[in-house]
Amino acid sequence: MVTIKDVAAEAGVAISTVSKVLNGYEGVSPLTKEKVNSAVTRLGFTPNSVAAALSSKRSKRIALLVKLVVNNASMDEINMRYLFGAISSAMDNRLDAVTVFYETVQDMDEEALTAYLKSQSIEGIIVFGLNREDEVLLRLIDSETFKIVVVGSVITNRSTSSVAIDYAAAQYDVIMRTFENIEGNRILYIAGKDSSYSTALKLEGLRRIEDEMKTKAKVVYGDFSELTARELTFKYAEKSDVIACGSDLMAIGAMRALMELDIFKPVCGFGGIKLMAYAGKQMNTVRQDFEALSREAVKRVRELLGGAEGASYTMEYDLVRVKYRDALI
Amino acid sequence: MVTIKDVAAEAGVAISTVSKVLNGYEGVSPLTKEKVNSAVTRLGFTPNSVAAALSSKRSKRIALLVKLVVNNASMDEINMRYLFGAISSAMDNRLDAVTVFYETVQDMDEEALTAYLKSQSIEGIIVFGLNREDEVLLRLIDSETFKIVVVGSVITNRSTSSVAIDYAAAQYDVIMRTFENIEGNRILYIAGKDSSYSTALKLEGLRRIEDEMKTKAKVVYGDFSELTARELTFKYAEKSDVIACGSDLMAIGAMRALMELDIFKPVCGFGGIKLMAYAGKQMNTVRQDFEALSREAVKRVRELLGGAEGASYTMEYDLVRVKYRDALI
DNA sequence: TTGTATGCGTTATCAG
DNA sequence: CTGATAACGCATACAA
Repeated sequence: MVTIKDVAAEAGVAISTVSKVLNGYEGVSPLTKEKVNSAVTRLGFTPNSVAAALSSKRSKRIALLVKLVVNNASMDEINMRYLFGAISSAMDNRLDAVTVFYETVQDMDEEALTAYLKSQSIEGIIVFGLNREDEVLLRLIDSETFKIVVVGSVITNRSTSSVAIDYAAAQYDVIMRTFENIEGNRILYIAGKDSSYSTALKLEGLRRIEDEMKTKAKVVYGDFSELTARELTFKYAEKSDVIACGSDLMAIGAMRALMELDIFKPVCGFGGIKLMAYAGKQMNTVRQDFEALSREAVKRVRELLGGAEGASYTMEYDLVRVKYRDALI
Repeated sequence: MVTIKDVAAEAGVAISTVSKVLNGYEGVSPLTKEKVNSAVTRLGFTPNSVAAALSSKRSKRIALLVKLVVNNASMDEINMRYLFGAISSAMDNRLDAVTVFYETVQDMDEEALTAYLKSQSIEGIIVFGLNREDEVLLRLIDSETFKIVVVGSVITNRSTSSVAIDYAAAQYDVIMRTFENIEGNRILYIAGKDSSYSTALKLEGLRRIEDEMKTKAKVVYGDFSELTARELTFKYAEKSDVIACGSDLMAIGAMRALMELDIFKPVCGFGGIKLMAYAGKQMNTVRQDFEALSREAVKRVRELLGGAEGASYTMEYDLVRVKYRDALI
């Protein structure tokens, strides 16, 4: 292995000088800088990040906390996008990202989890899909032990930022869009779970519609499940003009139920996953750029690591109409 | 931060003794072992893996190389399973796993890729979904620079193992099963890609069927694409009694085409993903336990890291019949 | 069985 | 602007 020592010898300078050049510090003459750089390429030197981490006491290591959520294909798609965005962004930012599944740490208490993360030299965490039931994580956030960015929920403190779209506005927009060219004002709203932070925000958007349209929506909870949404649609579809769902997967369930009932009512989802196109009909939804959300999260965790205070960041979304053929590739 | 030094002081022993106890070495009296352990818990000591890696020159770090493959929902499901299996297994084996996407390293040449991996202190790699077109990776394998386990392809050398099911046998089995209670012996076989290592093996299984059934299958390539499989089915379905596909996604495409044509022919897929159940009809497929494959890969890479020679390992598979309702959860 | 001493490759402080 | 040199926390050969 070629080390910084070899580079120093080759360039005819001191080790500390090489280190300075490598890390882009001030106070190195262009000449020596050049000497060092050429030595680096000549020897094919690649810095040892382990030694750097030990010496600087900064690992630049972040954990990406995702939930597997078995039996939910839409989460697979979303998680892969999240991971891809975060990992490639981390690479660009010279951060070291490790993926951690909730499922593998869910049985730990806060102390054990902290110890585990510390033993891994983890300094920052990006949490995807946090909800109210994740008590240990919430306590971890409260403790401010790590720099944390929460994606998809709005929760901040001195060392915690959040990155999300404006759920209330998005929910409002997509339902409004779905009412275009539709008679009536009766809404069946199939919410996700009460434990999801976004659910309350989406309901806020619904409230605004209720106010504007002088109507009272029928709100039921579908647990983010296609099957439950399907059953709820069988039960309540008749008395509604539009069916709005808190997730795309539930929208698929609702759509399928309508097809089986052989009646047509406009349905809208929330998410913007590709999988939705499998439903077989057109429907409106809110498309989020999960990759961009994730990249933003990396950017923000880097800022936190750099000493910044936690803050809340809002990302853009699109309203889209997904068609069947979109899924065929 | 509490270090091994603090533990040594607390326990009243030397640093090296603590290290020995921590790493489970021989030659430590039960008494001192006990003293150390109690000091560890008393101080809440967690070893610093970075320092350990630097000192021992063994990072115990492996890379999980996955392909994002945009626009293919089935790969998302498979990759998430792979990652979950590998990451949780790595945790159990005290290995440090980092996820790397092909897409972020595909523009590197072998030298750059090696440098990148080395700078990350990566010693072993698990490659998911390797194919013939991944020239740089193939050269990396040839170089025997890293301990590598290839999942889903059979390719080995001194420092490379592979973990996969018996594709030929599985393909044979599932097609045979699909012929049960069916008249005729004409097969439309929609293969994946020629560049996929598993494709040749699956075709081997097909050959055996051709021999046994005294028939000659129509073999076409569907590029693992639902749409292409759909079009091929429109084109060739009429002259076949059974449609066998090299992947579940293509089987979905074939099934959809048949539904549109309003004719029934048995279809079989290959993979065993949940998503398949969205097709709307029943079909046979080969179910692989992706998580188990992945855990096995971690086990094997650990052996390689321990000095073992590369070898090929075969995993079990099931034949299953997937129903529509399976997707509704 | 236990302790001492050295080094892993880098960063960072402080003289020069 | 450049160069010694002391950490960083741990593993390990070697001495006791």
